[in-house]
Amino acid sequence: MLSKKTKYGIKALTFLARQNSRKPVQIATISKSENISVKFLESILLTLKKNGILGSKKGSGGGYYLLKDPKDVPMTLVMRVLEGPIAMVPCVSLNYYEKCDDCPDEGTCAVHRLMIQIRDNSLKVFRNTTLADLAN
Amino acid sequence: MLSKKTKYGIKALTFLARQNSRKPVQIATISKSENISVKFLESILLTLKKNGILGSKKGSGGGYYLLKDPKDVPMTLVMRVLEGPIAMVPCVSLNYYEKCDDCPDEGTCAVHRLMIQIRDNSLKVFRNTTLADLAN
DNA sequence: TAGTATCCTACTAAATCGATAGGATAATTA
DNA sequence: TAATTATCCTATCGATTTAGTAGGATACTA
Repeated sequence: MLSKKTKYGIKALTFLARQNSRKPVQIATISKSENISVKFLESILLTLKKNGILGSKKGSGGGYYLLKDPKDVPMTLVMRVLEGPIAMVPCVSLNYYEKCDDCPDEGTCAVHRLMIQIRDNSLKVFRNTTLADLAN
Repeated sequence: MLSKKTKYGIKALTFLARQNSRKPVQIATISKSENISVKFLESILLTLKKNGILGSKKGSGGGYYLLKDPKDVPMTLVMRVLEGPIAMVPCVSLNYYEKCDDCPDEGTCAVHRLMIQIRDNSLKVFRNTTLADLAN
């Protein structure tokens, strides 16, 4: 299951990408438009900021804004920041590889073989999709 | 993340598929070979049985066995039984569709659009992979 | 009828999820 | 400079899920 954090994060980013200008947008504005709890959204936007996807400005007229052009924000980045590794098991993860302690041989492991295919296909989708594609 | 339940379930099924005969195999045997807690495995095999994938026999010489030829067991079935819906959000699920209460229009929803692609690709993999493929 | 192995229910510790609370900090405006 | 605004940050919390464990009931075999 996709976490609400990721779901809301993607919605918020798309909302920002659909904006005409790149002026800061307040949390409250996004929250209202996308039906997301203000406080929860706040924490999500904060992690997006900490990971270099969003910029922010404090005070009156402040808010969050995209740091890059939507077409330069691949969904691989967004997914990794919000949801974590794209792979369903650590032993097939490109960026967070970890050996399974119960599995003596990855070469003969059925789960490993199956999940590599899933990872490759998901990766293809996320790599080929940018924020611009989602914003339409 | 793939749950251990699903991971162990796939491993157990593959173990059974690799067996020469279709004679019942005891939980303890699979447990030892695949490094899975006996009790946890027990509950997994039970749900696989309840969902028509495995058969069982009680008493001495008993155990679990595949009900169908491995090549007739698609991974879609296994995944749905063990892990649940293949889609990452209910609003793109084929078998367990549910409308998001926060989302006014699926047509313009970025998450919806993205997750349909992921679902389609995962579905393709799971449909085209049978237990026989994993057992080699 | 003793032994074996599945069947079934209930319980639990730990982790994660989806928030919420409340104050600190920084920028703007009057 | 003082008030206002809006992000920043830490901490907490209830509910749910996960990954098991315990222990007895049932059914089959020898």
